[in-house]
Amino acid sequence: MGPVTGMTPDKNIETPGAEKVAGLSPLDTMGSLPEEVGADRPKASAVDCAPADEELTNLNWLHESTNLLNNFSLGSEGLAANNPLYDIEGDSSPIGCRNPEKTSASSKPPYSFSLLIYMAIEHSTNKCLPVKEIYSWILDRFPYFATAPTGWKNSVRHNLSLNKCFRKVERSHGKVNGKGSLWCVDPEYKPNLVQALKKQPFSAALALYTLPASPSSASPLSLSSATKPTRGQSVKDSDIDAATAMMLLNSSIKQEPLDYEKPQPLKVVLPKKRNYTSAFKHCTSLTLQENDSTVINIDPKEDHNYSASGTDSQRCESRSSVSSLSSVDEVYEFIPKNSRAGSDGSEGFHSEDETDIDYEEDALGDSGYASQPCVNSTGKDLHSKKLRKESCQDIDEELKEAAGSLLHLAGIRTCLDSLLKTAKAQSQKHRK
DNA sequence: CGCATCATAAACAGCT
DNA sequence: AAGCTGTTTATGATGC
Repeated sequence: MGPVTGMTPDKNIETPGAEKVAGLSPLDTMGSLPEEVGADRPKASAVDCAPADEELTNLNWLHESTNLLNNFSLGSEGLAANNPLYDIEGDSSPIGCRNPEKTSASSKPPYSFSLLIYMAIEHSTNKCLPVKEIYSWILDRFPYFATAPTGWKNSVRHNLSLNKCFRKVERSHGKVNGKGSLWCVDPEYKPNLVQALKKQPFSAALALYTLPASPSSASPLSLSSATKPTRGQSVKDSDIDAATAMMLLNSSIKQEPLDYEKPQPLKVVLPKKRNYTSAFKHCTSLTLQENDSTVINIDPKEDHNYSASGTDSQRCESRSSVSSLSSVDEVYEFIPKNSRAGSDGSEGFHSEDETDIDYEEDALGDSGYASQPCVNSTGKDLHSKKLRKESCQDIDEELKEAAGSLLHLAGIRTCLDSLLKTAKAQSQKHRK
């Protein structure tokens, strides 16, 4: 994302005044849009950051402070001063998630349009958004665009259109909510975006951080599992991994769906895109977990592309070995299904036909924490019990590491004792 | 210097 | 007709 952070500072200076009509047009011309957006996000109350500080020393905060975190990431109603989300731009982060560049609300966000779009889409209930909502989300999160030249919308559309990471889906019930299609993140390319996101400052992850509505989905169990790529692989991929995991876990959490976000069959518009994003051009074709089992062929010829991450090798790596956190889907692999039940996200792309067998036999599940409790407790021999015990010990260690990473990222001193208590309690629970 | 990535601008067609 | 959406092309900036 090199060019992103340092892009055209001079143009920022040239940014027209706030009175520029064109820059305000998005909000002005979107009719009921702001209200719709508001429905998507709980009204941001003035987030009291102090409690967050205290709570952050305890992992329980991660899944008990629902309201806090909902406000933490979902607020948008011009509460830049109080909403930590806006601290992405500012310097008053309560938990140390400062943007090193200290960009202000009037300066350009250090994220590429691809990431902005990705964040917007991932933040949506259905993981699909019309362009207008993408505009709106970006505007809410980055007030810079409210006064920026209108060209940014063109750039957004340009990105959507040319970036393979994004795919257009038709609205199933006609175009009830206006013209245009819905845009989703192609799960095939999600790892790219995640990779790119991981390269962003920690605040990038926090920008999406919302707390799962269901505590279980954010329990240390799932957290630990989510941060655990595979058996034998260290959790220490990076601290960012943990943060990304949380972000991704979170991104699957649903709020009150908008009309267009309500669960509905989504038709993937194929084919699409041509250039930009030669992601995985060295990789073989991969099958999407789509209802229609659409197969996406990555044309090796499609090189000159936009992409959200680094080199092709990185992309391939992200696809093959960054399985730890490369997508919400993958994180979901570690979450008990009943925890997923409440989530309605990604209908467009994620198979709803996943069987329990698939889930339990999943290679990742084999090493995943969540799958452990699913093992029939008829443990036939001591060996299996021993293995399970070792597994629990591993889990404890993973919990410590994952939580430590998270807290480290947050710039908060870990409270390992508390963590251990929580972790062990969880472990005991699952042992039972 | 070449390449890749990304931003930006613009033209255009189709649709509402 | 106007505005929005989506596609496409072109160009320049930046980083490696």
